[in-house]
Amino acid sequence: MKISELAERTGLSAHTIRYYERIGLMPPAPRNGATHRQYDERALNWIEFLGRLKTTGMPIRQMLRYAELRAAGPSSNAERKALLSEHRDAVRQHVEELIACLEVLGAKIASYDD
Amino acid sequence: MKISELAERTGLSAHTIRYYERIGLMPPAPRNGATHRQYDERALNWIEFLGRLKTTGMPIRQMLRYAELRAAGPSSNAERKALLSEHRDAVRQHVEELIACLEVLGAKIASYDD
DNA sequence: CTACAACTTCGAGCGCACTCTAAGTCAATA
DNA sequence: TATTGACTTAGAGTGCGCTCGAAGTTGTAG
Repeated sequence: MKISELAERTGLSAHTIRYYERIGLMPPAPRNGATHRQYDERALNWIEFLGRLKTTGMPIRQMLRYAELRAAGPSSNAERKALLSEHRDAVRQHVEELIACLEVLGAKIASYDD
Repeated sequence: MKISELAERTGLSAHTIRYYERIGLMPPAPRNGATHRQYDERALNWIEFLGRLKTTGMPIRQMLRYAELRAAGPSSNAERKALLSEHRDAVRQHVEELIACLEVLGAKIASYDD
């Protein structure tokens, strides 16, 4: 598929997809006749996974590290797993924090009923 | 207390506290002899509450709106409550999203054990 | 009274993550 | 073949939330 279709299917803009490639988040896309980028389902899956990382607050720096490991092949599996595990711990902690804030928020909201 | 103590107790920098005042997030602090800012516990509580809003992802714009309503007095209670309720809904939704991402993350992590 | 750390204002600078513009090239359709 | 719309690059611009620096003033300890 072309970049416009990938953009539509991921919800990103074509600009952003090129930006991701530029900074190394996406592998250089193969070209249709040395010019236009051609994408497959793998690219779609990758962007969707990046989206999860982003939603969960991972900074681009760290995604970049993960992308590098991915590009390095299966020998980096252990490190990739470690990276994701650490991130998961951070996300879990953040969720706990949010839930605690929801308590406070709920109390505040209830206090307006006095 | 002076700004340095408030900074220490809130974890913000004095720079940031002045910035908050500048943009209207904090009410103008009373001065000790027309110069140095003097804070009380209420200021501390307010900053801590702002911290909850920030942790839960509220943009400064919206905090500003809330701060304005607060400054307007009790007549704004209904609107304040509505604002916080909406925010709470958004936070709850975000937590759901994070939990869904944790599932995906967990699956990915497990997949490295093959 | 002097020294000096902590305060003051104003405005510039920064890091992040895009987002957009300009100017040009290419591919598919009529 | 001509048009037209989507693609290309490089680089500048944006919005957010601080963060810092410079230059000057003030309050307190010795």
